[in-house]
Amino acid sequence: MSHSYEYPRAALTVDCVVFGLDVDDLKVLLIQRKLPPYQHAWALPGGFVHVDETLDEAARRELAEESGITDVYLEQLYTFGELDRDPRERVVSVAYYALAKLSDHRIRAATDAERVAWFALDGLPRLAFDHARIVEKAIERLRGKVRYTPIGFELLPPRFTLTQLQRLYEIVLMRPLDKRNFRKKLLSMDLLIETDEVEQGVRHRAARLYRFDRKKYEKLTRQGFSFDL
Amino acid sequence: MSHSYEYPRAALTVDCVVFGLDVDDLKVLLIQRKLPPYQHAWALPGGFVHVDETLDEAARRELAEESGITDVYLEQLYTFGELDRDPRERVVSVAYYALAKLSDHRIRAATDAERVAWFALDGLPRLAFDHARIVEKAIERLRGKVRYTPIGFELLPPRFTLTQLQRLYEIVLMRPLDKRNFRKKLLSMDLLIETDEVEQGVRHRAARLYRFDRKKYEKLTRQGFSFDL
DNA sequence: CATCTTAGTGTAGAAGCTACACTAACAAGT
DNA sequence: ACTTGTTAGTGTAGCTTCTACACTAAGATG
Repeated sequence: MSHSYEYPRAALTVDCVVFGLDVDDLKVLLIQRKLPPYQHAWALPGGFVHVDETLDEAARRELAEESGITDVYLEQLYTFGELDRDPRERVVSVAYYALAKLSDHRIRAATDAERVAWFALDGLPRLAFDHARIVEKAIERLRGKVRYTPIGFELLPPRFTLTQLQRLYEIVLMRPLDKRNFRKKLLSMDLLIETDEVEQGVRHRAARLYRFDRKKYEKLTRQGFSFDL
Repeated sequence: MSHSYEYPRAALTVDCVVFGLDVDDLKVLLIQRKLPPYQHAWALPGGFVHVDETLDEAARRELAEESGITDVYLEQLYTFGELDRDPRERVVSVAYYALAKLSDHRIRAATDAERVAWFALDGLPRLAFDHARIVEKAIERLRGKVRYTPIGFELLPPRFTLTQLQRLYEIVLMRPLDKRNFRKKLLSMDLLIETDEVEQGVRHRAARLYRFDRKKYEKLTRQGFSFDL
């Protein structure tokens, strides 16, 4: 079936930068393209927006289809509309970024992907299209946003140690933080709930596990509080 | 002439939220629609993206065509892709926001606009489409961004008094600021150049005029400095 | 019981933030 | 020339927050 319009139209796609936190670096999920253009090149998961789905829906659908990832924190990043982004025709792409708990996801290649894999940020392969730029922008955004919203918790399991949390910030912000000052600051916000559990399976003193109190955060936010690392 | 595609495609538009600073409030530029849908309703300037222009180009073109405004600070805001935004068909809109120096622009209605006018933020008429939401989002962004980038200067003439600058921040942030503390802070950043001129035509002691040192700001930024009000 | 590794804790000095009020300059009107 | 009205321009003290920094305690392992 064919659809015609009076004026030519750009094709509309979504692309997702999925971040995952590994032991000591931040990773990005890439797929290897099965089809041209950029056949066999690594690229961001993404694809065409259907005419009957919203942009957010399209992003989640493509993520699930191409990599098997679901239930992530997902947020729109930026829309890329340069003329020559895609060699085939004019394609405008709405980019998203997502934060996933690495351990949660058994990734698997599907549809247009030959393979799927996590890559450390400082070891990315050459990417298809303008995807390198999109990743750049996503990192910038994550770095900015992590400081004034509690978005970072999306990268950790529901229960985490303060050391894990500190590590997360050190990795994202790319600078060391002082242990005592970090703990003081976070605990003083009063948004972490101390659980009665400790981490398991470590061969040293086990650290206490905490949860992030999202309810309280939302309440305080409505009262004008603002998270600030 | 007609263009056909294998799958149906959303139409792509841009919409612009243009802010201008008036004596004591922030204004938004609106146009009154000449044509249906929402005929005669007030709406954001905007329109369809041509297949051979980038999104930024489309935004500037529409702004110029519909309101006569050129040479403004323009930045992409967010892309709106709900299914029922437009009663005619699926339309995805890339929203921009712009900062204009009110005095600079002789606005004029053209093309699809019956009229063009500035409206105070707290006196907006009912808007066409989901434009009220877009304006909301733009305000949020402006409020956030004004604090950690020197974007506010885009709303002032090239030479301004410290009182004008303070007024700007008070208006955007919607809270009073302390005169002495404000001046101390801004001058201590060392990004304002004191000119040898003073304001004209006031019937009281004239205040000194300053310029924003963009060059220096960019240099400091590269060295890791970050503007913070 | 010795060893290894990370958890968990306090303080002093520096820097930055807040609150606050008066004099100086200039223009306009008498 | 002087009075009036209006805004410009300026410093400080107290409080809060940030920074830098090192040792003991807990628990696991052999």
